[in-house]
Amino acid sequence: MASVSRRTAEDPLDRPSKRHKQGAEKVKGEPIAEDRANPYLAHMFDNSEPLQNGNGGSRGSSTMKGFIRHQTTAKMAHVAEDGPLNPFNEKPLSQKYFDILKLRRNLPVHLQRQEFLDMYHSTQILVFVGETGSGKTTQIPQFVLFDDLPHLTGLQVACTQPRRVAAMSVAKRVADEMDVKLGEEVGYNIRFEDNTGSKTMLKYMTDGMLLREAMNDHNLSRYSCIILDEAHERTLATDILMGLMKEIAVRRPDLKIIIMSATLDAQKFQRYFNDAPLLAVPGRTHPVEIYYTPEPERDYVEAALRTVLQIHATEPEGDILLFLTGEEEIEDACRKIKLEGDELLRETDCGPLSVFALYGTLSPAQQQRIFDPAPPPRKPGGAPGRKVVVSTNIAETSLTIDGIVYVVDPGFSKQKVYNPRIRVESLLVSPISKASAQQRAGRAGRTKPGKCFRLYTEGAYKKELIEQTHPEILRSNLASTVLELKKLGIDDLVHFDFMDPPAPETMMRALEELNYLACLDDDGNLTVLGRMASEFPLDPALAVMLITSPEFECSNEILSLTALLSVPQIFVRPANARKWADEAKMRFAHPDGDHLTMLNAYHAFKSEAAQPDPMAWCRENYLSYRSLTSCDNVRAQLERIMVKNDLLLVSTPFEDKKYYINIRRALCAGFFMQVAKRTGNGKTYVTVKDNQTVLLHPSTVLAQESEWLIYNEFVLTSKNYIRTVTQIKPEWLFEISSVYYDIETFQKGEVRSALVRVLDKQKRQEALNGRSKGKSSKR
DNA sequence: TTGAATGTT
Repeated sequence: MASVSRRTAEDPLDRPSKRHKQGAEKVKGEPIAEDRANPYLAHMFDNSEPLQNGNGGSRGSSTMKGFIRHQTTAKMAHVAEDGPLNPFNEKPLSQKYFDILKLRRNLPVHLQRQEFLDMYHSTQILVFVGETGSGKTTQIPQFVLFDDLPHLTGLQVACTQPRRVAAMSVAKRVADEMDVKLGEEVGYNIRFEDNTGSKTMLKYMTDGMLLREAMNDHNLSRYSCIILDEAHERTLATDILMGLMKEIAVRRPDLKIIIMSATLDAQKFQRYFNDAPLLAVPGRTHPVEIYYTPEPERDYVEAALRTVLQIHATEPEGDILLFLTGEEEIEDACRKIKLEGDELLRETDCGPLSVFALYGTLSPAQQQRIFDPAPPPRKPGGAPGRKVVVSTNIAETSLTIDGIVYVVDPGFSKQKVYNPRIRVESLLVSPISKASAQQRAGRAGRTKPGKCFRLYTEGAYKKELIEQTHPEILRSNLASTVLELKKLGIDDLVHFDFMDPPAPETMMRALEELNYLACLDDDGNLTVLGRMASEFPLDPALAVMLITSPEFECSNEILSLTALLSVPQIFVRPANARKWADEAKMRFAHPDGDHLTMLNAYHAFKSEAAQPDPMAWCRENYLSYRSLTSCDNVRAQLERIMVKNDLLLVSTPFEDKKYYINIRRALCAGFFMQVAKRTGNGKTYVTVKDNQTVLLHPSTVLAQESEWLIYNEFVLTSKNYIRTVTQIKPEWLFEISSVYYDIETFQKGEVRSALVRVLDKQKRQEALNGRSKGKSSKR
C-alpha cells in the first residue's frame, strides 16, 4: 500500500531555508495548531557550531561541554557518565549511582552503544530488536538523551509502554540510574497520574497517553525523539501510533523515531517503515529445553495437571508455571493440584507443594502472593518444596516470576474476536501463536536453564500455530478508533497506512455507528458532537449519552452511570457465597433494571450508610470496593471534561416522578442501537435490526414482563446473553433517533410490526389531542 | 439459570 501523507514536497514548511533560527522559544506543553506548529526547532542545532553551554549554569552542563547534537560518541557519553557531576543537573553523583552504573555497563546493549549511535545519526526511523534482559527499555532512552541534548533544546524524549505499571516502574528505575528525583528530569505520565515537571527530559508513558496527546498536537512537537517500546505486542494504540509516526516523520524531518520490539517480526517493522535500518541486541536468558507430546491431547486441562504432578515427582528443584485460560479453569486446577500434591506428600517422599492462582481480576495483594518463596522441605534434608503458579497469559508479558524453571504450555488462551456482522465482541478459547509459545517457554529460563513442556505435538507447533497473534486492530470494534483517527486529523481513513488494515466491513460498521450517533455527518466529517465525544476517554455511545444528558435533566446521574459502566463489575459473587451475594444485590434492586440498580448501589456507597468504614461496608454488601473507588476516579475525570466543555451538571429532584424516567430516556440517547424486544414466547428477546435471538443474562434484577429493553453488552458464551439491561418505552426511540428508527429501514418481522403499532398509536393520540408532539430528533 | 484473556484514554 502506498504511504499516504497529506503534505507534499511543495509544502512551505519543508523548504530547507525555513529550517533555521525560528521561534527558539516555545511555551512548553502548549498545544500548537498543526499548521502553525514549527517542527524545526531542533534544526537550529544541526550541522552548526558547537553549542554554547553553561550560560547561567542551570540548564547548561560543564560535563557535556563541547557536545554537539547528534554527534555524540559512546566514549564521550561514557566520560560524561563517569562524573563527578551529574551531566544533566550538575549535582554531585551518589555512590548508589556508581554502583548501578557498574551493573548497567554489563548489560548487552552497552556493548553496542557506538553502533547504536552511528545508526541513530544516520537515519530518522530505526528498528531496534532486543530480547528480554538486553536492557533496551532502560538504556536506549538514556543513550538518546546524551545525543539529543534535551537540556539545550527544551524538547523531550518519550518512551511508550503498553501497560501502566511498566511505565511507572521503568521510570522509577531510570530515575535511580540517572541519580535524579522521579518526576523531575525523568518522569512518567499515565491516566490519572502525571508525574512529570518543567525539568522533565525523559518521559515514560502509556501508548494510549501519547495518542491522547497527539489529538491536541498533531505533530507531537514537544518531542525530539519518540520511542515505541514493545511494538510487537501490537496493541490498538501502538498500531495507530505507528501509522501516525509515519505521517509525522514526513512533516517533521527533525523528529527521531525508534521502534523497539522482540525479535520475531523485525522485518515486517522494517518494511513498514520504508526499510528502516535494524539493530539487534542479544538478550540474556538461559537455554530452555522444549518437549512436545508424541500424540495430540484430548483434554488439555487433564493433561496439564498430569504433567505438573509428574514434574513434581520426578524433576529436580525449581518452580512450575502452568498456563490456562480463565479464572474458573484456574481455580479448579489449583484445587485439584493441591489435593493430588497432598496425596503425593503422604504416600511418597515428594516435597511439599504450594499452589497459587494468577489472573487479572485478583487484587494486587493476592497477585503479590505468587512471589512467596517455595515451601521448605518437610524435614531437614528431605525433598525440597516446590511452588506452582497457575496463570492466564498475564504471566506471559505483564508479570515476571523469577525462579520458574518448568513451564507447562497447553497452547491455548482466551482471545477477543469481533464479528462486524452483528457488532459483537466476544472471548473465545483459541490456539496461541508461535510467538506466544516462545514467550511462554522463555519464562522458564529467567534464572537458570529450564524446561518447557508443550502439550501439543511438534507437528502441530510447526504446521498449525500461526506465527503471530493477530493484532488487536483486526479483532476489535473500531468505533472508538475511527473517532480517534478523525480527531487526529486523518480524514481519509481508507488510505491510512495501517500496518495491518482492518477488514473493510469492520471499518464500515464503525463509520455507520458513528454516523447514527451523529458524531460523523453523512460525508464522514467530524460533527461538533463528535469532536466533543472524542475528548472523553469513553466508547462513543457512552460519550454521546453523557454529552446529551443535560437535556434530560440528569447529567449528574448519567455521569455516575457512565463511570460505573467503565469500571469492572461492582457486584461481587464469590463462589462460596452466591446466595448471600444475590440477596445483598436485591437490596439495591430497582424494578426498571440493572442500570438503576447499579446507580442505587453507588449512591448508597457515597451516602452516610457506608461510613465510617466503606471497605467493611462493601464487604458486607458484596460490592467491590476497588471498582467503586476507581469509579469515583473516572467520574471525577469525566466531570472535569464536562465542565471544560460547558456541559451543565443537573439533576431532576429525587421526589419528582420523572427522576428515573429521565435517566432511562437519557440512556436511550447513547444506546438506541442496543435495544431488544421480547418475543412471542416470552422467554427470549430479539435485537432490533440485527435480529439476533438473545436471552437475559441470569444476573439481571429485571423480571420477565418488560417488552422493550436497552442492553449494555452482548455476551457470547454458552448462549447469547444480553447483560445489564433496563426497560424503556419504544416511543422514546423515535424521538431520539428518527434516522435509526426510520421504519422503512426495518426488515419485515416482529420488531417492525411492533414499531408500526407504536407509531399508529402515537398518531391516534396526536389526532385526539389535536396537536403535534415534539417529535423532532434531539440532534 | 451466570466461562470477564490482557490492556488503555
